[in-house]
Amino acid sequence: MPPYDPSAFPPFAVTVDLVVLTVRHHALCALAIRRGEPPYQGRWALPGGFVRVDEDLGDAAARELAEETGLRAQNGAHLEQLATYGDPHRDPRMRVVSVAHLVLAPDLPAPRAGGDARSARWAPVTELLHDGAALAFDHARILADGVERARSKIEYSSLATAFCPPEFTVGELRRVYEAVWGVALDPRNFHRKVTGTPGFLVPTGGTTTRQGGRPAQLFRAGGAALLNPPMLRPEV
Amino acid sequence: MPPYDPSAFPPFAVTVDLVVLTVRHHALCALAIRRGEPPYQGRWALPGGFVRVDEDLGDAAARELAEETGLRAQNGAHLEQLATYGDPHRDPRMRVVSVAHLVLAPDLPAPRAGGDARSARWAPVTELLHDGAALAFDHARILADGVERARSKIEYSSLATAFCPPEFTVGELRRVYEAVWGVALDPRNFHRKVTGTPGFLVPTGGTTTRQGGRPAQLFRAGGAALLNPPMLRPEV
DNA sequence: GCTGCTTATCGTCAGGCAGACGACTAAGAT
DNA sequence: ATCTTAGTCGTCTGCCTGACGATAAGCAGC
Repeated sequence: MPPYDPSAFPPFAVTVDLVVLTVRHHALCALAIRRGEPPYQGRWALPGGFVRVDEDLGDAAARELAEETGLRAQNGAHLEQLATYGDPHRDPRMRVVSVAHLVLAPDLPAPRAGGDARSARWAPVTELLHDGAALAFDHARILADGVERARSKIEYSSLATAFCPPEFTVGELRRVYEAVWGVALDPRNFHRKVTGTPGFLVPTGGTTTRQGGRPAQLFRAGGAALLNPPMLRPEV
Repeated sequence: MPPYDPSAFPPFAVTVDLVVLTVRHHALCALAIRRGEPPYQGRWALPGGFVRVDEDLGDAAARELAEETGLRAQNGAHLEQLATYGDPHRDPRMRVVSVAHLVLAPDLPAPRAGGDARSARWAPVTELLHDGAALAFDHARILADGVERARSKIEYSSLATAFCPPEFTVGELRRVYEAVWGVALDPRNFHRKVTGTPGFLVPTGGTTTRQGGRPAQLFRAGGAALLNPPMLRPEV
């Protein structure tokens, strides 16, 4: 079979960008990389990089994630494709189409800087999104889309557990919901809901007092992927 | 600012593929194009084409949609990005990344064939998906993802009205849900739900008997985009 | 040990919504 | 005239949620 005539279509660069979210100190945070070279030198950006010739998109995202954070997607973190951004002028140098991916990770040690980046950090998403000039390229838009995806997805799936360590308490899970949604939830109704949903949580038998107060039961994530009926996000 | 060194990244072809869904004769149907050239010559495929150099992804999808069906996205039809598919071997000729889009359209006259296609038709999605060899490339996967997106999205949004003509009855809207979900719904509970959700439907004042039986009120889609609480899909 | 503070967990109650289904309405078909 | 078809209004029951009282079991400080 003859290959395409290379002049018959325009060539694109294809990258993956990562919205890596975690919950630290009661706040939803995203991984940001300080750019070491133009354009947007010195500005914060989402981690990412070129897709390789023989690499699938999800593989490229997993590779970038490992390079930037040491996280492996199997290791508790959740990785999914978010959306693709291809405005002709989103990168001033050339035509770049970016396939953004969303990662939900438990609280991690301080990130290590990657290749061409001067530094990396966990930044509260409110800070990154409110300072309109904070993020390079169209990354504010990508981050906002990722945050919105995470906010809606923990309503009807068990993905909030991806923000938790392997074993966690109901209170810790509740604080994840509170940080991601930015609301306060009633601890008693939340406890009833999550323990009453079959397959969401399985008790490990252990307890912990690492949050202070009365000892709390420890749980692992159950097999159920979808919550039915969903967790209801309070109005406003 | 210097442009990238073109040898520093691999070039990709970027295309848009369209999952165009409609409801005809009580069945969920997708637009399929018969391929006029290799690879997969003579097989059915989703409509699509290359993204142009100066064109955003959504614009490319809208252009392809207009070329294949004459539909304009403003004109009742709904267009949204679905997902991006970039397996290195999804096209045997070269590295192609396809940004799939989902279109929900009202029942249309028979489609007209596009440029390199021998013919086009509305095919029931069950037929396209059950015959494993029916669709070219990875289009069966893309179609399945699009159908699943449509099925879940009409639960919590008012998008089912995109399958209806500008004015429609409650019964016609119910038949849309039944066709997309493949279930039977109770007409009385459905009527109570949709007419009781503020902003979902606005009566036009007219009535029609085009479905037979007692005259039914005509409605237009209201402004509300989200249904809260959602329409519940029956189990199984 | 006792007090107070923290967090966890159990229970109760009222309101809202969905599923099941009866009853009635109003057109066309035979 | 009767049947058939589809639309519309009500009723009842059970489940789930939100609001919130009450109790349990750790820790810190006195």
